[in-house]
Amino acid sequence: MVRKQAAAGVKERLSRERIVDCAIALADAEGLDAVTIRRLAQDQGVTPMALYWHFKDKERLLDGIAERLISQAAALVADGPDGQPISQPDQRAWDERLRGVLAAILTVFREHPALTDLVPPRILMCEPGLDLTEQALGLLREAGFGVEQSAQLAMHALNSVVSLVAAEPGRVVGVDAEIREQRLRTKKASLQAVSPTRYPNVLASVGHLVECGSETAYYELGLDAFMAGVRGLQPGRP
Amino acid sequence: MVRKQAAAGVKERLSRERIVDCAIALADAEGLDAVTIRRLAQDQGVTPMALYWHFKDKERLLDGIAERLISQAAALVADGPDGQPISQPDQRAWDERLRGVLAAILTVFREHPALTDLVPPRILMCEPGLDLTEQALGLLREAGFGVEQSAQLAMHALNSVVSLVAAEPGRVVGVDAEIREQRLRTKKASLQAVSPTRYPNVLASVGHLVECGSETAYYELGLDAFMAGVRGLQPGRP
DNA sequence: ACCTGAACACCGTTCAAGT
DNA sequence: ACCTGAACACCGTTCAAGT
Repeated sequence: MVRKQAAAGVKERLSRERIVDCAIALADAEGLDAVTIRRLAQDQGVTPMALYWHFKDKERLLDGIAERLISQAAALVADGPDGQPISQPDQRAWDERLRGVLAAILTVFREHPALTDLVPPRILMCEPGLDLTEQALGLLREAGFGVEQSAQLAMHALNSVVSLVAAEPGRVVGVDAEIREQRLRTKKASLQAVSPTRYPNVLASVGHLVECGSETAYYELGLDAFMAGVRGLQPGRP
Repeated sequence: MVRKQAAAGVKERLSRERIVDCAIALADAEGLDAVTIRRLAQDQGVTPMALYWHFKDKERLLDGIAERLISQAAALVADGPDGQPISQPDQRAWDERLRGVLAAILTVFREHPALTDLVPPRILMCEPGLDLTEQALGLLREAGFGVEQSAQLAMHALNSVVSLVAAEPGRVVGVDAEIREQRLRTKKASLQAVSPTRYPNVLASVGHLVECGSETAYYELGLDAFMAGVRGLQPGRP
């Protein structure tokens, strides 16, 4: 539950940054559907139309949210996971470096699973998104892919990362723990009621379909699968 | 523009099937946002609450739409692309067969790009979805993957197909041709205005990022990339 | 420059009532 | 069984007005 900031006495001046902060916090807590012009205004102790001075319309606000996530990912790629700017040239092979870029994006997205879908259609609309794209394209070109395949694989990479996060087994956005648990139990039970002769493999997999044993293993497999796919298609290979 | 059926004199009895038909046609023409209880009622010449007799709420209607697409895909897999039921056992290798399943799903989804996002969270909620999942799991197990990896790869396969369709370069849902063209030109122009020293690879790729030269080649690459990834991870391989 | 107030055209949904 | 009517609590957005 996000409280009215006015009631909490935290009222401050509005700004694009504060609105985006608030929207992201709200989406993290209650899902993207809760991110509403009117709700955001309420949380900031302001009239809904106040937001229209800062953003032309809701679409632009969503653009702003996406840009925030993208620039966090770009910063992580530029600085490395330790926050130290990387100065010396990266000596690793193209595939290790590409995997690093995807892993950085993944790290940011995992903190905001309700918002990941906003990103792919907007990646080319802001500078940090262009930076990320430029790096991915450069690495794929270095690997020997043509311009067209590189472009398509770069976009596909972003989509893969997004759908990994959005489809993490057991994911339910915008409901709190108890209800979430209840829903998962229900889903599990209904799957276990399936015909064992017709759906033996589904039945054997119920546990893994409905919850994520090890998140680390899950995301490693996702990245590995994408990278193996790219490597498998690399031109001039056995 | 979808016309009021009442005005067209085509008024018939309501049913779950007719409502789903109507919703799919509407989404195809104007995008998912246009699919509204009130709008559907209007198009059928009926009061909005009439729909609530057939579906408990909007969520169930969306479930119904997803199930329709899923069952079309399952039928295509079962019958083959020619519509003839496949009787003799499939002799192909597991990877060719898996690719065939994905290609069938792809074929159905490409006709309804506005609706693909509905499917992944609902694939386990209906019989045809369980059929598709069972096949994918069986083939992955046959390939030597463990239960957990098979489950995760099967779901990832579905997400890949969906995002291939949703992110097809040049895709803009729910607007007619002229406006679509205009938007693409604008987007292309803004990308071409990017710094050539900072974003050389982006600049070289503008054409491919903003429009899809050959749809066939695009989708082939997408399926190839996924299948290469799975093959690359197959246990007990060089 | 930054925000408010009233108003408009939309949503999904409930509940009682009609046939 | 199948649909209507009125009502409620929400949306995004415009436009004129305040400070």
